[in-house]
Amino acid sequence: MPPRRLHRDFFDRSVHKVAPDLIGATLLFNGAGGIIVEVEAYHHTDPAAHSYNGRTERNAVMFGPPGYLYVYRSYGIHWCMNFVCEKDSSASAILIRAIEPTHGVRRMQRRRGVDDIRQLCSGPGKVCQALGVTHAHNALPLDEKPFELFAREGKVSVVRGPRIGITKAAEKPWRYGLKGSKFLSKPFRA
DNA sequence: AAACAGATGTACT
DNA sequence: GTACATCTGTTTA
Repeated sequence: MPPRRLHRDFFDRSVHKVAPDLIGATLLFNGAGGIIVEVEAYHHTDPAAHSYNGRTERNAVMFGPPGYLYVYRSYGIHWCMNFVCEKDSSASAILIRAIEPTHGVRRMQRRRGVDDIRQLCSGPGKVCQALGVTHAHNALPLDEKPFELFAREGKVSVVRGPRIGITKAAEKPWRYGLKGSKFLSKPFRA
């Protein structure tokens, strides 16, 4: 049975439903990528979300339709990628935090300047560097080239816990991960 | 193993 | 000017 492609209607749901469903899915960008093992949900009612204080030039994509890419610069150095969810300008998105590399590994190693597979995509900035995603790709649709997105096959155990690296609403358990994965940015506690 | 400092762009208190 | 959804190399604060 061939893998099922994810279309933009997949994202037309609450971030808290889409986020766990993304764990185990396969994400490729120009043929490089792998299995999504860690994400974080950012709902527009969440003080930690970029959209919390309304629309700006940077976050405009979040206010558009679901199924599009939102890329922003983090700490002046890294790029981070999000999948926009929920229609009607709900301005909610999911941050892609870690991937288990399966495709285009040598290209990703070259872009990262690192050989260790475990360190290729174990963090949101690393994911973008490895896949070659930058601000130039902001607002691209997720169900067209250069993206390929496939639903997970079979069952997986999804764990959740507090988000990482944020100062606002840090206690909300909106980080989702693949249980036991060796490719997380950090292990999940208890 | 854990804490830190440095790099650096963009948004906005 | 300050904060920030980060990563890396260096130090033990």
